[in-house]
Amino acid sequence: MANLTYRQIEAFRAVMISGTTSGAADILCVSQPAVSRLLSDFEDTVGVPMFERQKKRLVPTPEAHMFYAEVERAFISLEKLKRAADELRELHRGSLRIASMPAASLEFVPFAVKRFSEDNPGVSLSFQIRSTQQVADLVASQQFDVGIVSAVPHMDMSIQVEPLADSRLVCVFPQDHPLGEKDLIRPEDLEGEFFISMGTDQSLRHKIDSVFDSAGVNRKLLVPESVTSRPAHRTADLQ
DNA sequence: CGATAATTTAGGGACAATCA
DNA sequence: TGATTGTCCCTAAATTATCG
Repeated sequence: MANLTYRQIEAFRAVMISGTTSGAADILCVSQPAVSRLLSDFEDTVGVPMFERQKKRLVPTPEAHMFYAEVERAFISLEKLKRAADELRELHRGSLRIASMPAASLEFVPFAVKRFSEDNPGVSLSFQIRSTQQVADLVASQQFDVGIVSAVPHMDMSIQVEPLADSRLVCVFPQDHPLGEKDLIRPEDLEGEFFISMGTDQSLRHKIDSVFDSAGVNRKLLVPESVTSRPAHRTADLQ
């Protein structure tokens, strides 16, 4: 018995997809007789009739449908191999995967990515926005190469930390708010005030909370979604 | 014995003719 | 219109022969 060849399986798959040898020929970019021959060889090799020859039509037998399911699984695996090869090729040329917290993802990181791409054409870049905790996890698990966060949530020996910049925390008020007169805000100034806080998944949230806790200050916490948008006109340093 | 050249073989393709 | 078959050609792989 002759060997089953990749080309024969390709022809079988193309016929199953298109329904005709002519259609299969278009898919495979060969002549229609070539497909007919391949299909015939394929059936001889398999030893089972895969199509009923009706007038102007090839009707797949139940065996053909069963075999086709296996073929599709195999082709999906082949696609995975192809993608793996593509990824290897990309890796050879160079690639950089960046994850960033939302706050840095609007201006800072896109600007840096743009400059990096201009200086390093040929290096493929992927950029995703995640919470600080997720960024740290993605870098720790080596799914990403670089992460931009406000603070590392917990010390992880698999992460190398480089300070990128210092930034100050500010309070934002409506224009007519009494505290807007001050240049410096202390925790006790916010006693009883409505306070729009970060999400609990943000490490900075916990740091801010601990500052107020140790000062014994109670704020009226609001989640961002519950606040109607009011333009903020005044900022002051939070210390 | 390993490298290279020459020959053989198998697979895949097109074209033309034919059938249903 | 679509499928099959016969024939021929091309190419790549496998095998064999030759040479240093």
